[in-house]
Amino acid sequence: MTEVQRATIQDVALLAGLSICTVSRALRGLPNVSESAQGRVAGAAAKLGYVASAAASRLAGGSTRSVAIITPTATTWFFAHAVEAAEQVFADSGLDTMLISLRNDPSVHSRIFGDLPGLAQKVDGVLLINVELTDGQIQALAASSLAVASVGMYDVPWDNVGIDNVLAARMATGHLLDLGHWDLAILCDREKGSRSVLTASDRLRGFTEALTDHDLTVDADLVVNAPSTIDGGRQAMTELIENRRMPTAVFAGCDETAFGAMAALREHGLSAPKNMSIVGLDEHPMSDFLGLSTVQQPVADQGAFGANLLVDRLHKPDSAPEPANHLLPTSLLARSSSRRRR
Amino acid sequence: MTEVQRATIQDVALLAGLSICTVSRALRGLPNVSESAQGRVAGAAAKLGYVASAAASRLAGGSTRSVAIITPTATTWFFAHAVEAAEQVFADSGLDTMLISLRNDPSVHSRIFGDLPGLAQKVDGVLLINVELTDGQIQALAASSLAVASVGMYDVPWDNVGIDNVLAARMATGHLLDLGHWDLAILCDREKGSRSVLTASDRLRGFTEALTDHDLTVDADLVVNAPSTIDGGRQAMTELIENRRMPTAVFAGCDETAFGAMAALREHGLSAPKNMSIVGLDEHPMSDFLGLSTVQQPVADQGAFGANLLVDRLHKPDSAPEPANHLLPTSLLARSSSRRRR
DNA sequence: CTGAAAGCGCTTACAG
DNA sequence: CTGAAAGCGCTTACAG
Repeated sequence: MTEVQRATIQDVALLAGLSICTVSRALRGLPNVSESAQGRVAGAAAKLGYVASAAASRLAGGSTRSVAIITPTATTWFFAHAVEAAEQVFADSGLDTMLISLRNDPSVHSRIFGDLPGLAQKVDGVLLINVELTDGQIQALAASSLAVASVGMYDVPWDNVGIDNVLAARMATGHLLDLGHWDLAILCDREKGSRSVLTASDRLRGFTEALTDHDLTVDADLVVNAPSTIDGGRQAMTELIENRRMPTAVFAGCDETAFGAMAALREHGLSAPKNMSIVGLDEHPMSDFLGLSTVQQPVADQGAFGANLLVDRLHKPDSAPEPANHLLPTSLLARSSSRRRR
Repeated sequence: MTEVQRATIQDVALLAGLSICTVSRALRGLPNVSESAQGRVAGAAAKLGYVASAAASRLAGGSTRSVAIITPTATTWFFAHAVEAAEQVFADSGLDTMLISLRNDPSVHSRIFGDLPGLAQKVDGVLLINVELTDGQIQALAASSLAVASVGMYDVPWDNVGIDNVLAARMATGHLLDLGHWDLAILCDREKGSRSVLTASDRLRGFTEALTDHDLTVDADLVVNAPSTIDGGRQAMTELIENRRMPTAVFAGCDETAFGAMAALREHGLSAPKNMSIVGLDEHPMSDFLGLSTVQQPVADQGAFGANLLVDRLHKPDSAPEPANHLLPTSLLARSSSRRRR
């Protein structure tokens, strides 16, 4: 259990019979290193189990070999899975992952985005997951030394991956319309007004478009704000039942919201699809059991895809192809929570 | 959007009219700094928005101002909530959080615990959540320069917080016994043989003790291994129904396992409590909706408590009181998934 | 292709 | 109580 001294670049240089700067270059794959030097350095480093000191290389202007995942929350189904999938990609790429959960706390948000130089001092890049940003914050991030990629964001000057939320919502709503429903409600989270995250807005838009296609209009009374949690869904459905009016079908913005809605129905002596058809969006592992019709979206895939986008940018910072937006596919899963209107 | 140069300790020293080493001491609250110096430094630092360079202070032998959370997974209910609660405590203490999910991957596990000096180079301390460790790994960790605290671990030479799993399991099992059941099964994860995590073993022990108290014995055929996930519970219940035999009641090691068990019952045309009473352990947000009887355990509280334990150790590394083990309370919540034996 | 030198921004003994 | 000096382990120009 003797505290073994870590090998330094000096040790590697000594063993390889070269100077530390040649070693440094060789290790980082920089040009102007002979084959022989390259080989000797690699051998010496391997033999000593050398790993560069993150602190030293960072201080000297190099990289931190770490990235940050910034997420609105780490607890709900979507975010927990996206975060873990991204962390796996980073770990496999030799990057450490710093976790920053905004927790819906504006003070945390501004602490982070108000001190980008501070963040840049700790990590080489950030993966943003559905983070609401002002135009100023977007520009500041893009102008910073940080590499950036994101999941589920809109119109951002960096690589992004997500799903087509308008389409997904149209699929869910279309499913209800196909079953003969025409009096529809939507339970959906509401963005605080940022342009960078339009998940909920797009789902509302898809809902609206689907209705319009059928020459129907949206009843404002049936558009209920619902945080994307079980409790959010429960409260929204309760609001609908007690203070608005009952539609024959409802599209819940995400499966957890749908679960809460089903719970509220039960609390009022009602159930789906008997008194109301329900369709969600996610394909949460409980949805099958609960018979929830839903639109499946890839979750771990989005997290991993986003992480890879960031890793790629980190590896080739100069050769910058245009930032791209990637959309992953979704699909409808009809189950027992929705049925033909009687 | 000009790239503002961060203030360095030099800037603060200049503004305060002191040397950088006095500034360094003052900033870190070290002794031998006059009141006046203390004040001038604080003022200058505040005025410049000075934050010490993590890399530089780390390299010079100081702290990293960051900690790691090591968890078996970041996706299941318990771990996701414990991780987020801990991250919040760390963030509020000015510490950065590195997330390391072991993902049930032995190679990740050995990569981490096989290179403690590497870890210690990046963080000041680690919070372990139900991490299976060998005696050698426990000793190596304790002997390392890392501060350590944990959640849900056993017989470890550092501060820990958890629940009394034997008691919790006795409560769950006792509830079924009180309802007149005497033919009981248990669906529970099985530890890989480590002494550091006995969550499942203790739950099995509590189950066994409760039966023994009633002069009953455990039927080995009714002890089914079940990973703590929905799918794990589904498979375990399917195994029970198809290849073992049907008891009148079952204790599921955690709520997600219970959900899966309920799903498997349904797939076989059965349901709880009609064909079988079920009780879980957790109090997952879906449990109420599904009518699952369960034993509630605090989750965010355990994560936050563990994080505070680590923060305390970090703040006073010398004055080392004996490592303590804290147990948080649990309570029974009887719902409709369990009923009196007919 | 390779190396000597300076410097990144701190902390740690060591003097005073 | 305070400061000058050395050094942590790298990377970055700059010479050769």
